[in-house]
Amino acid sequence: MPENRDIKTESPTKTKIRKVASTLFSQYGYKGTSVRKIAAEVGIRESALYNHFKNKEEIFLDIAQEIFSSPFHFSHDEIQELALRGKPFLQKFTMHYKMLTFDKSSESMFRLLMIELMQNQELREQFMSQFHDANIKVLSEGFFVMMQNNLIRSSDPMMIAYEFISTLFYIRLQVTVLKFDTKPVNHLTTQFEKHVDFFWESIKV
Amino acid sequence: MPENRDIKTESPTKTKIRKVASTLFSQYGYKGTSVRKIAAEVGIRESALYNHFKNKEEIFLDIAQEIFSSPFHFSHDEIQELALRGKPFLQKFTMHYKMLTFDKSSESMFRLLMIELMQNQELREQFMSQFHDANIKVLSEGFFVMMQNNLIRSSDPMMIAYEFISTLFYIRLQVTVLKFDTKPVNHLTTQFEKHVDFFWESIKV
DNA sequence: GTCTATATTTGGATAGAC
DNA sequence: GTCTATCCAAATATAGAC
Repeated sequence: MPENRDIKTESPTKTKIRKVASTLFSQYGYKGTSVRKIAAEVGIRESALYNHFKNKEEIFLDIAQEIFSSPFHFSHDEIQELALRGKPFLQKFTMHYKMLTFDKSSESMFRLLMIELMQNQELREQFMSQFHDANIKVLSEGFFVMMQNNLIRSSDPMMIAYEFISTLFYIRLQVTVLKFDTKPVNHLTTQFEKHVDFFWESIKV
Repeated sequence: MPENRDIKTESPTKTKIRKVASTLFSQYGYKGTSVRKIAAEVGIRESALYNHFKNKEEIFLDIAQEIFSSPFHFSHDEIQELALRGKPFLQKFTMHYKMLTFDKSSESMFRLLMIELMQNQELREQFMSQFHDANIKVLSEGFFVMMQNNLIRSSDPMMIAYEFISTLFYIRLQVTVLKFDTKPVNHLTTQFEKHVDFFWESIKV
C-alpha cells in the first residue's frame, strides 16, 4: 500500500524517476525501456537510480499498480437510484468511462496495460477482474433494477452488461491507438453518446 | 508478394525457421524473442540462420504479414443476397469471425497483433484498415440493404456496424487473453451466438 | 548451408570514493 | 545520494573454414 508514498517526505528524485519511467514504459513497454534511458532522462547515473529502487522490475511494479487505481466508484445506493431512472444510469457510467479514456494519465496507463497485457500474467488477471468483471458487476446490477421496474425488456442482465461494455472498450482502444500516432480522434468523441442512445433504444420497453 | 514462398522450392530449414519464429514471436513478442533462441529451437547456429534471412526484423516482417492474410471474403453479391434475408447475414459474418477466433493459426497471429499493436506503427495502421475499416465496410453495406428493405429500424449503417463489430472484437480479445493462460473459455463459446440474437432483436423492425 | 570464432553493442547491476 | 569505474550477461551480426 502506498502509505509510504507520502509526496511530502519522498525525495524529489524518486518522484522524478517515477514520472520519467511511467512515460517511457507506457511508450516502449518493459523490455523497450532501459534503466540507462530512465536514468539519463532523469539526469542521474544508473547507479544513483539504485538508491531509490531495488531494480528495474521494482520500478515497473510501482508504476503498474497505478493502472488499476481508478476503479469505478458506484455505491450500491447510487446504482439503485440511477437505475430507477433508466437511461441516466447508462449516461453517468459512460461519461465516467469517457473521462478516463481522454484523461492524460489514465490514457497512458491504459496504453501500458495494452502493451504488457500479453506479456504479464498478473496484468492479464487484473485486467479480467478490474476492467471486465468489476464493470460487468456494476452494469448488471443496474440492468437488473431496470428490468424489475419494467424500464427495459427482460433478459440476462450480465449478458446485456457484456454487450454494453464491449463497445465502450472498443472505442477506448481505438482512441488509444489513434492518439499514439497523434492522429485525429474527433470522430470518436461523440461515439460514446451515440452508443448510449443506440443501446437505450435497443433495450427500453 | 509471396510468390517466392513456394513451399516446393523453399528449403526445409527456412520453413522451419518461419514456424519456430512464429511460435516464439506470438508468445514473447519481438523484443522478447532472440535470434539465439530461434536458432536453438530450429537446431542450427545463429550464423546459419543468416543464410535464410537478412536479419531479425526480416524474419518478423515475413511472419507479421500473415496476421492480415485472412480477410473477410464477402463479395458484393453475397452481401446483397444475405442481407436481404436479414439475420442470416449477421449469423454468417459472426460464424466466420468465431472460426478465426478459435483457429489455432489465426489465434496466434491475433495474439502477435495484440502484443505488437502498441509497439509498431505499421501494425497499428493495418489493424485500423484491415481489422476495423474492412469489417465496418462489409457490415454497413449489409445493414444498408436491410434498412432499404425495411428489415431493421432506420439509422446510420456505419454506426450500427460499429456497435456490432465491437462486441465481436471484445469476445475475441477475452478468448485470446484467457487461452494464453490456458484458462477455460467454455462460457464464451456461445457468446457469439448470443450477441447475434440480442443484436437482431435490437434492430429488427 | 552449416560450423567455429569473434566483433560489437546494449543492458542490468555492483563497488567504492566523495 | 551521486559519481566513476567496472563487471557480466545477452543479443545482433559478420568472417571465413569446411
